[in-house]
Amino acid sequence: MSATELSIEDALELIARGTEEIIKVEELEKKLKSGRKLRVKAGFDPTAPDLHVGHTVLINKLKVFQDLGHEVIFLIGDFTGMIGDPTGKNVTRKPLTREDVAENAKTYQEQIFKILDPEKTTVAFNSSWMDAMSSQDMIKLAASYTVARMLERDDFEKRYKSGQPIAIHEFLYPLVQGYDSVALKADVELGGTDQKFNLLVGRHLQQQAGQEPQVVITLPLLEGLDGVQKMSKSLGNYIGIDEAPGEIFGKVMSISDELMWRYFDLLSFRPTAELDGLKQQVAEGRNPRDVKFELAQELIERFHDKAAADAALQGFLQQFQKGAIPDDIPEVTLTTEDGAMGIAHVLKNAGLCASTSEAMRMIKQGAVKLDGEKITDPKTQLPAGTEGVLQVGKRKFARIQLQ
RNA sequence: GGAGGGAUACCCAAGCGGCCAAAGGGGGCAGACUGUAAAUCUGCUGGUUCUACCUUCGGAGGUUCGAAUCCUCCUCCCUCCA
Repeated sequence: MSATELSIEDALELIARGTEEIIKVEELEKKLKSGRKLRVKAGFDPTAPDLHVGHTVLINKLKVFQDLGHEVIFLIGDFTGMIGDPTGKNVTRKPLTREDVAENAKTYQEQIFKILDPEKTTVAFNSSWMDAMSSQDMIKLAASYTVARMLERDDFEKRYKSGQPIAIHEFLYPLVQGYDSVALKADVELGGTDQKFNLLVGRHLQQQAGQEPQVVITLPLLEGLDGVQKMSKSLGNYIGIDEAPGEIFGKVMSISDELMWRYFDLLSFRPTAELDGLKQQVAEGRNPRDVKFELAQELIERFHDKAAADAALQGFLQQFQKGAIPDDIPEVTLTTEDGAMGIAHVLKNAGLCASTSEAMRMIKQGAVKLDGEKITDPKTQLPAGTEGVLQVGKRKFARIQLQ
């Protein structure tokens, strides 16, 4: 791609696609027009070592800048990680240890290079300047912002008003994040909408330091598989970029049709016109399922490769349209004590149910099948020598063998 | 420093001496319907040797035939006053 050849207008449009807010567009335009290689910063809190596609909304945007020839600075907030970002939390987040942070930061780097070009990406750690900051400078930094302004931040305000505790050190988080922009002389900073306040602090501090303030670009937070809450690992509603192709495919297929369009808008690299075309087709009667196939494949191709994407589609068609059993199911060999084993124990020992009580429930609900035959009697005993495919629900399988 | 309120299962939240494995909602899981969707309907949602038994209601003791419920101490959280 000769993205660098694009006109300023085209570049602006490309940057703006899918963003929530750009503060201020005129400043961005001016910076682009200057012809300089812009320093584009995005900070990551090294709490979650596993990136999910929600994070990639932001990383994709970094890639846009990278393709336009600008310098992308991937800032790992290893210092701030020890404070614990209070954003979006109604309680104080527990700080990470230095070891945790180092470990997570490493995994982070490995994963972002599935999207970004490592050659063109600068990785920075804010501990490299924050560790060296003296107490005096820290006090000076703290003096640059007032409590009243801090309390403007939505979550601080809510917590303050509802009597929830706010620890003093939490005020330092936005300050340090803002100071990072000063230290890096950032031209642009990207972040989720929940980061808006922190990003604006950066502008303020840069102005105080006599720098040209950074342009702030906020990006929407991607909803998780449930379509309601934001995608996050702790809520279990995420698609991890390290996940197996089959998993990604299944998860994409399980989202609602409405949510599918949201994912297309924020995750797909397809031109806007093409997306409009797909919407048109569905409106005219095309099965949305097939369009969902395309989304799933695009994502798998990005994080794995084309072959994996095709294989995932085939596997899906096999398993769910023809009712076949997937081929990569776990094999379990169990040993009976006295020549037979109760079905509930088999289910538990094969890892298909968490407890025998749960296994009993599954049987009573008609969710258990052995070689396609439904097992309805919870007291069923399987004799030694039994072999076959045991299934719980639609997705859990194991090939078992009893000895 | 003083006065009050609170801690219940994954989450929110009832219960305030026995009928409590603990209402209700959310979430989750399963079944039906489907496009492995969504929406909807139904069931389940502590453990086990499963029509019975065992362990749970912040922690430790105590009262009682019997406690999530009453008493004592402890821990943590919140509110108001200083």
